[in-house]
Amino acid sequence: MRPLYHPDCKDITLAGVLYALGDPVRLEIIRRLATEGELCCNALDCAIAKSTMSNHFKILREAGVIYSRKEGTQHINTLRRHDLETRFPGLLNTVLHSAQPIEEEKVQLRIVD
Amino acid sequence: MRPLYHPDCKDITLAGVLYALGDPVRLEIIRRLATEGELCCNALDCAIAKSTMSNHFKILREAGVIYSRKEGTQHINTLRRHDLETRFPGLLNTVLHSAQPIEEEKVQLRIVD
DNA sequence: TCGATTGTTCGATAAACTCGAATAATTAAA
DNA sequence: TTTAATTATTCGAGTTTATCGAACAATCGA
Repeated sequence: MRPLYHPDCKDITLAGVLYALGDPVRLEIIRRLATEGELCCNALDCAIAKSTMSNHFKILREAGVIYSRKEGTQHINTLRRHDLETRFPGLLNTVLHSAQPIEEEKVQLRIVD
Repeated sequence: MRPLYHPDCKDITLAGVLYALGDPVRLEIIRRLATEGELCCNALDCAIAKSTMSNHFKILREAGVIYSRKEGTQHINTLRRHDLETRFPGLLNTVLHSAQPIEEEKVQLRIVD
């Protein structure tokens, strides 16, 4: 089993983080992580292939936004709040406090309420 | 001459803005816009094809980050500060105040000092 | 051991990015 | 008023990235 790559704090780039956050599905993931603390990869009930969802978590992880650890069959993901705050003060909270997805975005996400 | 599309304030999405900002070249553009007020499309002295640069400005414009108006042969670009602040309070300033590009990013940008 | 659960990897298709060349629109010069 | 220069977009080709379903791998529980 290959260990999961996580960038060092100093290697986290602003463009990389913004790119990782610049997707409706990944934004929803980090909102859920912010409110619920941890999530495994199948926590979102939306009609997206699990291979695609796996890729979304990989992009967030490799950008330095989340930390993933393996527990049994699951991957537990958490926000790298402290590292992000150190590197880009205020950024994560500003994004999290920005407008919730409007209905149209939810439709694109195909979120099942 | 086709008029340039600019989204209404209400149609600016968080994911769209973050995606637009999630690129080193486009980040540099908005930093320069923030300090210099206005720019035309060839204002960055970096080794990027002008058609690519044109596309970067288009992405920023269609995401609602910048406003472009035509003056003679030039396109003058400005930040949509007020609209962004209305829609996502604090976001633009937080991004602008985040860490400056480190040397490695400058190399990727191929900025000519 | 067998099956269920959780994720990743692989191959194919579709979309987006980058580049250079060609084109369009405007201005300035001859 | 042609002609040339400036600024930027559009086009076509090649490369990269995203998405999907199917197959595979790892772990846990019965």
